[in-house]
Amino acid sequence: MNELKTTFSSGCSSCGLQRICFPTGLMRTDIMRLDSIVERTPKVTKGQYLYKAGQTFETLFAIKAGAVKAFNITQQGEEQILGFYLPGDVIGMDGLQDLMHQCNVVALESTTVCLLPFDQLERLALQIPALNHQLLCLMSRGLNDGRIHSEILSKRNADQRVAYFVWYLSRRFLSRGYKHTEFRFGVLHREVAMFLGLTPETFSRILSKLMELNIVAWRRKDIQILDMAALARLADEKVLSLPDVLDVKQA
Amino acid sequence: MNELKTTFSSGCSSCGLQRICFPTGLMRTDIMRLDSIVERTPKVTKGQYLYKAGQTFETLFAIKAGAVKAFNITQQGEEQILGFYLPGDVIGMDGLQDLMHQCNVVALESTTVCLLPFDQLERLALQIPALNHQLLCLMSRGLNDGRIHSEILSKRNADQRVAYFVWYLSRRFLSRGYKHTEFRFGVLHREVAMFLGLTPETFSRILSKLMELNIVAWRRKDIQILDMAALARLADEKVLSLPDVLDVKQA
DNA sequence: CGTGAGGTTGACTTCGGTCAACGTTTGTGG
DNA sequence: CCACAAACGTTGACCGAAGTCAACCTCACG
Repeated sequence: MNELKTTFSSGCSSCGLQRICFPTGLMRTDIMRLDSIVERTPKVTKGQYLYKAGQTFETLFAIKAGAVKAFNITQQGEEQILGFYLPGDVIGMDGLQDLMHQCNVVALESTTVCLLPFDQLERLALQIPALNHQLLCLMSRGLNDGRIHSEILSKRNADQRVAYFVWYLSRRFLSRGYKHTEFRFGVLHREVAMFLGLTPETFSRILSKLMELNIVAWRRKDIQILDMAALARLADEKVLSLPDVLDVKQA
Repeated sequence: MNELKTTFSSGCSSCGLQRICFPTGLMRTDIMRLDSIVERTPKVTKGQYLYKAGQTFETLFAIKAGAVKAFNITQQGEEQILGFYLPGDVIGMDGLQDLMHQCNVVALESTTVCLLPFDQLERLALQIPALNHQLLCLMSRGLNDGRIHSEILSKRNADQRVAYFVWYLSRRFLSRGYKHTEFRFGVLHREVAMFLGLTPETFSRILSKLMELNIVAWRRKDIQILDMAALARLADEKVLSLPDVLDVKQA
């Protein structure tokens, strides 16, 4: 499909590097040095790939604006969604192990990213201990995200998965300083369903229940959380907590 | 429960550090320096913890001999198995993100590990680029393992999961130079089932089928692979490929 | 030899998948 | 700017894979 054309224009300190710069607070001079190796791409349009499985690993990608999804195609041609990434996230580390990317990443909407050429980043990190530490932390976070995803898939029922996803999404928007009770998330229901190990039909049914119960309103790309407490309760609790809406009406 | 008593005795270059030393081949002097920060524990007995969720993150653990499992307890008190680790594996990176371990790791049998105090390792890695690179690769591998686990959980049916697990286990033994068609794996069926997102009953039923079909013999802790080709086929293929044994008899 | 944890097997239930029909939105070209 | 097509989403009826519950077996170990 449409590959990412890398028409570079450099410089982008406030770019998408929150995750790398802020947590431990690099020195201003360090940030400038980091800045100097960063390559900004003009814009990635919806449907463009940041990378594909099998491609040589060369750079990490820091997302500045927009959203992307990471996915794999299974041997049977099914799409397995691995995650959605928002501004501030850094991706691409999957490729380091074999110097070859292990999954595909595609823009869900118009997206801006910064390229972090890995060999340069690695060399710089050796000179800036805090930067190196941040890199390691970033990967540790990735490990833990995977752990949580596995937990969702192996221990929660469909209701809880959907509730958890909405709740988690809200948290992510919150942590980035966006409104967290009402936001836009430009991803197909099908994709969220796949991410959660569900079918689109099941996902749709559960969204309907959540809307009927006035907990969440998710129409097309617009998501509203009407009852955060109920949502959090659903996301965490074991037994299928969502009554069939039919039952609610009967009661 | 029984915590790991760290009665240190240092020195252990050939210890459990294959994953750190060998892939890129550190210099002999570098290995000696790495060696100097490694702390070997005398022995961890079955049931002892390497670490628990919530504990302060201080060291990585390289497994020299034996086997451990990583797991979490969900809010509902269920055990979620995250993985099994064998000699050569290095674990503990989950704790880096918050300087606090995110899961529990317990010995499945008598196990020998090396402690790699992380602050020292990190400092050393800054001086030995190849070591730093290995650390990053190690984490990349962890990310990819998580990805595969998610794929198992979200895309494969019970038959495929079990087949995949046996096949994968065999590969791991092979890659460590052990016999890979006949080996011992001291883990409860219950634990493997949980790892695969199944119940012990389902796991048992599928093992019975695999034994009836003369593909795998897994009694107690002893595993034999009788038909590797069939196993690999099962592990990879989409549709439920295992006929009910009853059907086989009827045919 | 008895006990208890682990494993197996069967009968039954159920959650979520499948299939199919029908809405609804989006986007494109006449 | 409208019309139409195609992709996306929703809903219902049905089905089946795996979970649950319960009984029983067996093996390791004191």
